[in-house]
Amino acid sequence: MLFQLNPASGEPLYEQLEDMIAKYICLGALEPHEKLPSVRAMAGELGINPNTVAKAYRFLESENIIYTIPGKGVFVADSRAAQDFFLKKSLSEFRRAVSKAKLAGVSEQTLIQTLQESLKGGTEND
Amino acid sequence: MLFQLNPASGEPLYEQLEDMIAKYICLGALEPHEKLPSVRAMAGELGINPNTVAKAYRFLESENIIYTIPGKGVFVADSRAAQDFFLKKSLSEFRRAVSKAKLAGVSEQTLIQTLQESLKGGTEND
DNA sequence: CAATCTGTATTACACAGTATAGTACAGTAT
DNA sequence: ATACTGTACTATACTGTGTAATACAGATTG
Repeated sequence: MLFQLNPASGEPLYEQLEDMIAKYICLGALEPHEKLPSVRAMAGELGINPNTVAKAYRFLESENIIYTIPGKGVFVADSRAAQDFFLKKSLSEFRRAVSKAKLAGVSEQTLIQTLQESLKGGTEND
Repeated sequence: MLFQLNPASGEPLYEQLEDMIAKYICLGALEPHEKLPSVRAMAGELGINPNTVAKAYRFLESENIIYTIPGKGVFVADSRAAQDFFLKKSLSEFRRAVSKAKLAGVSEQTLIQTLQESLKGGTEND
């Protein structure tokens, strides 16, 4: 499994790590009940501080995306939680974007057209 | 003209001020060539530091939304720049949200439905 | 001309969020 | 017993944001 962050992105490292792990679970690259690297091992692999990894793990556990067995480590939970996490997060962000666009005077037609273009175009932004 | 900010929103004050002024221009509450309060007057009205107002003014001028006459003050430019500002900003954010939702596995149908609900529902988030 | 206004610039300080460094602890595996 | 696990805590540092205070050049006004 390959883990990598972008320290220059402006997004906090712990948040990048949270998203990355949840994404890997969604994509099946991390399977349910699979063991994740220990806090220290993951920190070494990413070149960041163990505390930062611990913060991400704590959050993911609070979202039921991973679970902890004391003394053993952290493990991938059912993938549904990770999927729900992105679903909830992305739809919330989507609604916010729609509201802002509405305020800016963008028409429904323009939004739907932009929506379809973005879906076909792929993941590129701007 | 009524200017007011929300210090507890998490959004930087200078950014709130930028958006507010551009919004007022779009809505016609601020008309082209109308004079804006001076840096010090605006700061007094908002209860914030003049430097924060100056930062917002500098940005708005860089976006051609306002213009400066040295020694006289800052004035509202053509409203097209303010409209373009929100259009560009909101559509860019919208595309980003669509891409993220796509990655999260949200269907086009769900997005269009959410889009229409958000448009009818108004400005509320979450 | 003199006083007052304008935006701009600079320096210093304070605060919150983020990240690191180091240490310590209890639970589990071997 | 030793080594590993996540967790917890304190201290330090950096960045972005915001404030405070001061200074300056250009324009207006009396």
